[in-house]
Amino acid sequence: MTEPEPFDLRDFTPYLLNLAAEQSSLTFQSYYKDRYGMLRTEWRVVFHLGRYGPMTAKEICSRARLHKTKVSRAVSALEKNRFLVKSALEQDRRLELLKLTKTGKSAFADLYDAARRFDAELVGQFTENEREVLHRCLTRIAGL
Amino acid sequence: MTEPEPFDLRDFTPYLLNLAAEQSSLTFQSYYKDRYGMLRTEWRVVFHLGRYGPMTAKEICSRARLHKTKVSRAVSALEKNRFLVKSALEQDRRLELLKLTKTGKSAFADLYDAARRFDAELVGQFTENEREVLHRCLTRIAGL
DNA sequence: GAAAATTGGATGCGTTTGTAACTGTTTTGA
DNA sequence: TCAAAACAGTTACAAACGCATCCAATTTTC
Repeated sequence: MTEPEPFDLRDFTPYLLNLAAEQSSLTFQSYYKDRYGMLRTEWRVVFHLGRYGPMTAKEICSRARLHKTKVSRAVSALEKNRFLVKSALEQDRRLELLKLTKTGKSAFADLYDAARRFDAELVGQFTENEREVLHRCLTRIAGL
Repeated sequence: MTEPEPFDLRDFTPYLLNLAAEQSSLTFQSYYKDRYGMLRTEWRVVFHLGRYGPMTAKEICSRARLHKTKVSRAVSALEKNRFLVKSALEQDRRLELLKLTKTGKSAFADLYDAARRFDAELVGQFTENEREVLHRCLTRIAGL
């Protein structure tokens, strides 16, 4: 027989994940939104370029699991706001190499540090073991 | 001194939470979208009405932590598609009591069961202890 | 008991998003 | 070698969202 336990929305993992994701993202959002006027996708693009160096939009798409139109628009906005520059690649003129400008690098450094501190505080309320389990479960569910 | 450990986007909990949330939601989405043409907010409204009985839009807002415009639109769509009916309350004519129709109840029963099975499978890959830790951490982060 | 404030809910508007179609470039293969 | 397929990236369009505003009903307050 199927278990007759009550099943609440709060026991539904996708729902819980959504709430937790929204809550934590919302709190961190103020960093990149208020200080740099960035949207979430823009912040992610900046993170990738800052953390892993110049790359093409395509690479960001696959690394960050973002749709190409989202990346395209984020790149346009970041370019307009002088956080990055595009440069054509000689060997394949379909590709554009994206690089952070000085402004972009400085924003990244600031946000990177803020992200690290924010994360430390967020998971600081848990024990070492809990952190480990949480990270492992999330990674698995995310399919990474 | 601050720890010099490399900090990847995959170590950033809000990011991981987002990926995990998106991934799990995406998989479950086909249930309510393909079978009943519902959007996520609509499914959540149906869940609340089916699980906790008739209530007003306001109540759904606070229980489900949804913005009132989102709920208002979801309710309109569900009403149009005959999943629920509104009925005025005599004591306060601003309020409308929302009730699932027969169709709505049947959809709920189906989806509720699917959700339960989906969740069991999702967390089934983890140990009892991991499940417990995951649930506790997510609940805490979500602020429930 | 009437004006003002509050409340539940709907709606208009601008922004963000996903889907699909499009441009221009490179690769493929007959 | 050249037409077709594949590919990087952009854009047009429609759906969905958040915010502010609006409307009608109800409380509050003086």
